[in-house]
Amino acid sequence: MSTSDARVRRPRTEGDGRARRGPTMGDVAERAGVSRTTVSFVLNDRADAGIPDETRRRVIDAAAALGYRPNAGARALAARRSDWYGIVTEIVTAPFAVDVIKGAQDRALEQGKFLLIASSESEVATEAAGIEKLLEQRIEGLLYAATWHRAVHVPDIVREVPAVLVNCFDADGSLPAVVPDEVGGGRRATQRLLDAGHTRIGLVTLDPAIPASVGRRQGYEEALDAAGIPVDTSLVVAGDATADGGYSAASELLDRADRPTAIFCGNDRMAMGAYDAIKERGLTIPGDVAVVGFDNQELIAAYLRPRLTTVALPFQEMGARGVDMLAALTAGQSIGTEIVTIDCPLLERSSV
Amino acid sequence: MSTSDARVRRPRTEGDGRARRGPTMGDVAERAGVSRTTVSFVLNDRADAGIPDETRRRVIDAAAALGYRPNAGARALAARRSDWYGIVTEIVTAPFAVDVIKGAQDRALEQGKFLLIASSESEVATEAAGIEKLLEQRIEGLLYAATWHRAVHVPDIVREVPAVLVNCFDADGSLPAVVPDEVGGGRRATQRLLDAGHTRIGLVTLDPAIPASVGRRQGYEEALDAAGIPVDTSLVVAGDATADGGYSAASELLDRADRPTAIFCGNDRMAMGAYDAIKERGLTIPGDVAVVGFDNQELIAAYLRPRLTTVALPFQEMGARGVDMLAALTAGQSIGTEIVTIDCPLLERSSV
DNA sequence: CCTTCTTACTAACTCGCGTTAGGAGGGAAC
DNA sequence: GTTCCCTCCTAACGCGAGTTAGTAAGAAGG
Repeated sequence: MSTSDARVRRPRTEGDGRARRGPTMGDVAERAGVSRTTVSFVLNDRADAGIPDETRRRVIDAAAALGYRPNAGARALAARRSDWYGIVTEIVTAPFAVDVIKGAQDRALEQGKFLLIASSESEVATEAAGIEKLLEQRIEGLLYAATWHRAVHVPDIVREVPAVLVNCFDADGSLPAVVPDEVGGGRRATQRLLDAGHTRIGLVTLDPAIPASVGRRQGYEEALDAAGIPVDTSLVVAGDATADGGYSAASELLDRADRPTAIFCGNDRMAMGAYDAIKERGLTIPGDVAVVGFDNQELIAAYLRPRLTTVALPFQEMGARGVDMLAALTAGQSIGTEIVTIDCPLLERSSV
Repeated sequence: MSTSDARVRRPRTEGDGRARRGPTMGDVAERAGVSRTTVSFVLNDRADAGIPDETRRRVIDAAAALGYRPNAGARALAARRSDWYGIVTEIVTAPFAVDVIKGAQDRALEQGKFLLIASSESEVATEAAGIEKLLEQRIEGLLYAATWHRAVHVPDIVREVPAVLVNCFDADGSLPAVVPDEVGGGRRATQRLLDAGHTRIGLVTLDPAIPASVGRRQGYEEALDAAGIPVDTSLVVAGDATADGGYSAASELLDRADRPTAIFCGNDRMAMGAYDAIKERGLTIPGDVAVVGFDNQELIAAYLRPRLTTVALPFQEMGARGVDMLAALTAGQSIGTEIVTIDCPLLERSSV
């Protein structure tokens, strides 16, 4: 059997074989009576190719009639440009990681990019495998998002592609990052309590070793300073970031002779515990004690009674900004290792 | 300028041009001193090609030395098989959608598939655009997941590819689906209360029009029937699925002369409200009134005090099972329009 | 009528890889 | 010394697109 005999061209007619494949540009070209190149020019809107409207219309009609859908893989191969960004994050263990994804995906779509998501559930192996998979897809850039604001050591593989860290920053300081403005958030929360007339404001802190704790506390102190109120460190107690921790810490504050009239909790979970401590003592919120949380965990903040005034972490904005930085990076702009901070807005509800 | 002059082969040496691209199979072949075909055979583990271990090793070493990474797009193009599944879901508006993704992604990875995620935030346009994008990636199958168990009308485009519905079912009944076993869950929750000795068990239902409400109530009645306890419809009150709704409904039950000693709440949010109603009356949980929820919303169930005993929706299992069905579908097996139900386990904590 | 532009298109190559048909080389059987 | 078979490997296509260089046809200018 000669070579030419062997090369049987499978006809693209209806009633083809089993595995039906979608129409290709060739099919569109044939139907429109033009070459494949022309189809490519029309569908990619290449203005410099001088395709008259009449031809353009024929091509577009043919594509529509056939239900033509471009093959992203083939396009990426030929164009040497995938239009994909990737994001690695712990999606399940962190309910708000989805907000980062949402923000990033929306912004990516605006730019004609598609966001591939790899979930790494804190398992280093899964994470590495996920990133590897993303690189096999030839993503143009990578977003590496953490579930809580901290310094991270990213795996080396991350450095093989333009990357931006979200809600975390590189321990080596060699990668650009987007993080929440914890200080501003802490200041804003405290200011809200000051505005409501409180002067004895308790603070329940998180683990003092983490950036969130440091920043929020700094904001608290800055706000007090600005108001001319001396910081009373006995009003600052440490919790363990859970509802129970908040309960204990709040109890400690409430059982003082000169108990504070307001409590700024390091996060919403602790605020939840603080609520219990306050109610248990027959005190009312915000009448006797006002409460402000941090994180805006919807399920807690919106459903506590009364609804909790809290500071929101700007996850969506961070995701979107991350994509912007990625776009700048891949466009060849050097954005260095800048760390961008995003504002944390105060959400007023009924606990102040 | 002649054609042959124009075709300048860009050398693949180091110090190449700007846009560095990763090594290809050709590079690996060259380094290993074999043909590209051989490399392909080795890397794809084609046992029928009779490649001796020595050659195999040379290829693998060369690939490792060069840091070769296959190009997924090119591979999909040549193999006419993408190894990708897609999933569309409302990721942000539903905190538990991520569990479906997690379950599906893990199972997919086990099968050597990668899961592409498109988030459709209840916006029909976004959803359609997302699915369109997935189809452009030539996914082999699609998971369509809803945030709450219900009948859905899927967009026509879904039918262009093997698809399985997750946590919802086709209103036309023409697509396979995986849904939670609401009846079993309701039965299990009620049984737990019966086992604890309760006989007057209140039920706070959800909107009676939705499958979750119907199923859970049916389970409640089945369990009572099986225990020989007549169903007292005055113990069944409707809530509005929020904490406030649970508060009102529970209050109604608690203010009866013959108040129930246990309350089965249609979901955890309502249980949260019920807690408030119970505590407000100076009653204790579970001493005076036992409570069981449904949904296992971690933030609520695990942080309420006392911690809430509830029934979990098997999101991860549904996701995994959906992938299995997709695998069967794409393997050409006809699985019809079967609707598979997955057990909802009872999670015992401290409210019973 | 012949050149020179435009305008409107296309042939042919490329991207990185899977795959099929076949070929070179060596040993065993006749 | 053929012939035959195995073992090991490769040439050459094709997947579905983007892109470059070039050409045919008509219009404009001389």
